[in-house]
Amino acid sequence: MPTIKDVALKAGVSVTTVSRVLNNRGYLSEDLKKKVYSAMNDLNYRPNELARSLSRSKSNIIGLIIPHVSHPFFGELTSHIEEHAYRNGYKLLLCNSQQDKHKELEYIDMLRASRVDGIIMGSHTLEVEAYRQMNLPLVTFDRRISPEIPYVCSDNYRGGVLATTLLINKGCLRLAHIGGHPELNILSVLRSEAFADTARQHNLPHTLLHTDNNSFDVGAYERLLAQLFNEQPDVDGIFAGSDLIAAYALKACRERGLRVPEDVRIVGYDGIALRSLLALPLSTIRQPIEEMGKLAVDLIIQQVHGGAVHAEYILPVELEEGATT
Amino acid sequence: MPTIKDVALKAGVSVTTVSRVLNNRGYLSEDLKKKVYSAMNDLNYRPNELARSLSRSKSNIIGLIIPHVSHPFFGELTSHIEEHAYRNGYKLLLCNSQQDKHKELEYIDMLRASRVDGIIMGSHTLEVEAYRQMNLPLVTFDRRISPEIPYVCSDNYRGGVLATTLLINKGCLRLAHIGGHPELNILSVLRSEAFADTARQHNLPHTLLHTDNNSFDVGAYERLLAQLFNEQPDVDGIFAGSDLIAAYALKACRERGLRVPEDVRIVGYDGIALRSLLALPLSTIRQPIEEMGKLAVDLIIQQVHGGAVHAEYILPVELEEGATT
DNA sequence: TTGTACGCGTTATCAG
DNA sequence: CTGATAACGCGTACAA
Repeated sequence: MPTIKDVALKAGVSVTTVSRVLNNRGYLSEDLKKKVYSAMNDLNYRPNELARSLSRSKSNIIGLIIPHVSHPFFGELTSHIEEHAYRNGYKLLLCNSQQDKHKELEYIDMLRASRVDGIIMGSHTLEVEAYRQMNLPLVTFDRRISPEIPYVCSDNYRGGVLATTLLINKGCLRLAHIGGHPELNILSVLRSEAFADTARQHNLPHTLLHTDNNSFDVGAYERLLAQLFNEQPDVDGIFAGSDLIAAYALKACRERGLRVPEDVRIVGYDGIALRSLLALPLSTIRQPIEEMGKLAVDLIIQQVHGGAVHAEYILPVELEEGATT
Repeated sequence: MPTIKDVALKAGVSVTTVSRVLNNRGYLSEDLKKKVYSAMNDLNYRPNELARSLSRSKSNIIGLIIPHVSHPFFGELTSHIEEHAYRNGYKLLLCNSQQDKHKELEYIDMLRASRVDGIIMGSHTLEVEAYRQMNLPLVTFDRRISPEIPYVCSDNYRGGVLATTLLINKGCLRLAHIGGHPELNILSVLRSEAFADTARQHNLPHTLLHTDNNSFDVGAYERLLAQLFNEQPDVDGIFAGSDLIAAYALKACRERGLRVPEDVRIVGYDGIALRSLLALPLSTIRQPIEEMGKLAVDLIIQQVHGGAVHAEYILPVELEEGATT
């Protein structure tokens, strides 16, 4: 691979001049530019980003840690993050923590060693301290860590209220909620709280179920649903903590011969594209996934540039009624 | 951030020694190791991977270019690739080409500039020459470029035969296939060919439809299905080129009041996890997605180490019957 | 306006 | 067995 030296030699100038042309620094005669550019072209030269990064101590890489890219919500989120990062000249280093403490820790280490300019955390298995200690631009999704670390989330509580209210307005009397693990002060727990609050306000009996370890284990979803229909066979309104869970709920109903929405109404959360492909278009609380992804990237970039950022960014949700309610 | 110099100073040795400890080169007294390690620990030192990469001219980064991570098949594939790369000490730079020629080209440039050790290409919008020219370990999915560039694919033709035969054995008489764009000598076109061949062998009328530009535009899928049911209202067997297309086909049938599998039978291709969440568990031709991802990574690594690789790696498919046939 | 020389953090090649 | 020192490729004060 040709280096800046080769280009300088071929163009008959010094490396400094080539570097200047490359970075558009100072005044350069058109003539000179042409000469240098043509030399670069002839050699098919590309500046070595590793050397650049080392020299500027800035890698233009953003690290992204999420539980699973194969999870539709994170897949869509990742897609938008990548797109927006790319538009801003950043590359994306992808890490799937699989909700594994050890892996997440190793990934953080790896990203720091790679001198990424910032990390977007969509996975949170570690204690607050672990995140506070690393001295790096950070953004989290749905997790409050410290006032210095901004988080992006949808209006979880309002989403929970909207979903639950919808079920109630439709006449559901025996409600249930299935959500993720309510530990590690993940803000998505607000969805569950809103559910419980709203049900209570209407004096309606309600059941709360959640996975053990927030592992996105689909088997766990099926077990929870089995448990639900076993303990509460007369449930008539389910608010699922994610569209994926809702999809399993819908499937579970159909397998048990329960009609949706006549016997059981279901509403999900996320607004993933695949919601329209289920047996019935899913009613859901739509998060602005694209906007959230863009915002996360912007917040990293702002911090990189030394700009100040707020502590929280709560984006609005939208109730989108499909055919399951 | 502390450097190797700081560690050397703190441990009272030279940078060379620290580097040796870091890389386990030569003989080192236990005493010395302890001293150096504790210094590293005290300073929370992490070697700068950028500097390492520059020095060794090896970045331990693999670039992955795919159309969309949000597409479930690529999401799963990416997940396995990342996992396997990680296990082998490689990082993954994610690029979504969105099937855009310009973007794909820019990404290739960016990856070369970043001195990635190799590129896994799941997107193919460019001409053969573009790929041949870059002097880098490469692996493609489903695309034959040149004898030097290995490709990984499932047994597309056999998959197509299995799917079509299944439909025929079930008694379907008017077959249709919806696939991706049959250009750019993508090997997945073999699925379509196998469909046509098999139908012809059985003297069955059959229709072939495909998207215009291989853009994974879901709107295009819906339009194609509308066209299909418009032109061939009596179709009773659909072989979809992907599970996603099959999902749309299933949806289209239901919207038109056609019963599956009684009126129309559907079989997909890929074997994505989400196939079980549809109105009916989808019958499909399962690709060994995990194995394909692992193999792609291995092939990059082998090339990095200067090892020889074969030109083609065709992995077996498996018919998995759900409830749509 | 252009070029020389040093620094970015590591690894590797030499001597000692 | 350990320690200077020169690369790795580029950016940039500083000097010319």
